[in-house]
Amino acid sequence: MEAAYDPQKVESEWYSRWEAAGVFAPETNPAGEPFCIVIPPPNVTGSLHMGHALDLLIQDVIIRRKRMQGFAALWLPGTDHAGIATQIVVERELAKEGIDREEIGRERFIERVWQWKAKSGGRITEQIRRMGFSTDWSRERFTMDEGLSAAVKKVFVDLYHQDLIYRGNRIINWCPRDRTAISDVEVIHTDETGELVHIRYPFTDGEGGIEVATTRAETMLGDTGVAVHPEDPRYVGLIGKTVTLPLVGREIPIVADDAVDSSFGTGAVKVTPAHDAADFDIGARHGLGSVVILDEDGVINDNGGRFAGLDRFEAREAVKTALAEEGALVGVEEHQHSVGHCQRCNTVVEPYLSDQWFVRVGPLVGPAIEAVKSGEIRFTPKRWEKTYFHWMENLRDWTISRQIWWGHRIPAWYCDSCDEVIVSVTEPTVCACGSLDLHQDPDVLDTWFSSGLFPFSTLGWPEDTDDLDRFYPNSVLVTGYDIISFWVARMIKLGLHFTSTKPFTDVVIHGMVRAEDGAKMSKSVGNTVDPLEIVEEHGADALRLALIQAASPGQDIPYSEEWVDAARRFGNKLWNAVRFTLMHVEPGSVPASGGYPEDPGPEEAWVLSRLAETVKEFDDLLDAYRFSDAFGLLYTFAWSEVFDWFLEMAKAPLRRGDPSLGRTVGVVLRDLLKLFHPAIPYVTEELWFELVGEGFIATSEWPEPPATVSGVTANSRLLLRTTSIRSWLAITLRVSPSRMSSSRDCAPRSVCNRWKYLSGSVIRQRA
RNA sequence: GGGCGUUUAGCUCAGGGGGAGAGCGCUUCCCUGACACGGAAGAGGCCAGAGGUUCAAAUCCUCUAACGCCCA
Repeated sequence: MEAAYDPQKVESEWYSRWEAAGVFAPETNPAGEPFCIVIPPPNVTGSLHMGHALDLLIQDVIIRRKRMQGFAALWLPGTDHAGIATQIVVERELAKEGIDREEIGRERFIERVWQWKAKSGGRITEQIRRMGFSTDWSRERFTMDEGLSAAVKKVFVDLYHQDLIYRGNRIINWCPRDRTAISDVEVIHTDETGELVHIRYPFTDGEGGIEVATTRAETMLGDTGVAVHPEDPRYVGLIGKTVTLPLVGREIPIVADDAVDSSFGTGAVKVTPAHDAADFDIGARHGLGSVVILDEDGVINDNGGRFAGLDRFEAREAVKTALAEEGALVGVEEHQHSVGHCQRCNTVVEPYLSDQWFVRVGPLVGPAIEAVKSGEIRFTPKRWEKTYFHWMENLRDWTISRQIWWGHRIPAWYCDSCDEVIVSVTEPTVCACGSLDLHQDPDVLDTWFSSGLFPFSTLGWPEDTDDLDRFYPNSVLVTGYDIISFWVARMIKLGLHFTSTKPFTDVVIHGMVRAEDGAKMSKSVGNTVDPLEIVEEHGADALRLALIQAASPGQDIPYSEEWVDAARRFGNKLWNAVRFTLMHVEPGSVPASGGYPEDPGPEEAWVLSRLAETVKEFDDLLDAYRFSDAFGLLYTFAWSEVFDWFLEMAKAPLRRGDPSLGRTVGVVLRDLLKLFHPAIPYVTEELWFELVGEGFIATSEWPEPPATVSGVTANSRLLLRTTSIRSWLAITLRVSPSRMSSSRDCAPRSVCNRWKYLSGSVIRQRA
């Protein structure tokens, strides 16, 4: 063995050997109890970022340990088709060739997307391999696969016939750049300084007028009313009057509505039902009608009169100017407010009235809340349940249609001769009215609609497959808290509804990996850290150990290269501990399991008792998903007790040739490798190869050292030996024997420091 | 406005009723036969503040402050 550990050399070969040997498939433990994690599917256009690294690392640590514990452990990988993101990528490619997607048409465009996927869609899965993540690639799934698409169709059609999916003309979030509707959770709200524009709307029947305030002045072109609170003394007398809309000339009524907040602005609000969700509701209650003033690109349409053709932000300025000229502009004040942006392209989202498909979430929410309240599904840490409940209780219907081509096309057909809408898994050929002129809805479904089915669709649902039977419900779902609303909530709702059982038992929530200064990592800020670059530099094991030691339940982690460096040095330490061991035991001679001494000497008894205690504590912590604590404990045990004390204590006897002690050193090191393996699979597999020489540590048995000697007994026996050597050498120990034996668990520390001193320094001099 | 989180060693953070911890940094010594990617010895903290519960509070409760996140 080399004196220094080189991660690049060690990490180059093992993954392909694991994969070739099929060690990641549950068939490794055919008789084992099933244990299943389905990956929260990463975006196929994406590349691995620190958030993925942490999320998948936690899953890998869980699954690798379960595999070693004899479970039929399945970690099912896959990606989602990322409708909007992928479409943008391919459109950009086409643009380079001077092609517009409309030119080549839908079918050829989708062919191009598949071509792109075949060529570039594998990047993230390669990166997952490089990190050492032990997913079962033989079961890899993609949301656009045939099977998963069938599941999507069935879910849509069933929900439609259960009246849980409907088509409606509603206010949705519209991204003018992506030219599609998006759902509430895909809108990011940021606080911005804007303007509150005060406008006076004159009464139609004479003098005076009413003053309203708005942050989006251009929307006044679409106003169909003014609303005030019914009990607002300032306005009670005006209810029922009409005003004439400046610039437009439309006569619109003043109505009273409880939804109006009298304390905001002037207490009178302009009502634009086509461009504001609250206004839409007010408009509906008072029959105000709606006027859409924007087209799909966010440009004023013909309803905007002379402002037609202006972009919405240009129109905002133009409208203000025109109002000022007309004398209707009362004033403009600075105003802090929250502005919605498209999650993908950061464009300001426009509330927009349009025909879309929706999931009626109300009836699905109750069981989803109950499953968590009853403890059937458990969140770790528990406090995230509050977030989940709050989210669930305030849900609005889910907008699932997207005005793009790449995705699951909505299985709905419209008759050109009558009003019939046919929703069906198979393509209909004739309408009930006899007409053959049917056309399919051009829209596709939200990517999350298919991701939400991942826990069961990937296992074969709706077919009754063996995998579905064995591995559903899943055991654990691991995800960041930022994504609870995206998939945890939807997976639970859809899982309960369609499979009549919970999709998983444990939901493990982790934090975000942040930049070193604690700021959010973001591409636009340019403070992201590429995990693959870190892997190049320090090795996957180092990044993994650093992240898992920092992964305190549900807390954010500021990324620090120092931690990675410390983790890499631990790898070197482990490497050298094995190198030392191999100077005293034959390479490849350590048994794959067992081999604990029948009649341990004092040092052996002590280290074994500590090992047994550590394994117990370590297991308890991992069972509670306390990864940081678990690996912190193990790290300290390995370095401060095994390396610093036990190996030092063992040196002198080993030099004299103590075969039992040699075997025990090998066995203890072997168990340490096993315990560390879920976090640092590469170096432990390499060292296993040196020490044991056969099989894979990845499929070895999880250590169960015998608690044959109690810690107290072991300590006192060790103490006895120390004490006798002390008297032999007539050396005064600084620590009194009474204190050593009476203290709870720290006897080894004092004793071992002494022992190390005696065996290491003094005896060496005499020998 | 509502909810959640954070405040502990110089820095970054664990811990969570009875010993105040880790990594990095710092001081002194050591290239000793696993490892200088190392070893030994050490310095350094009224655990944000104020009340309370308790035999006992960094830890539980209440309030306050600062910072951050989520939702309206």
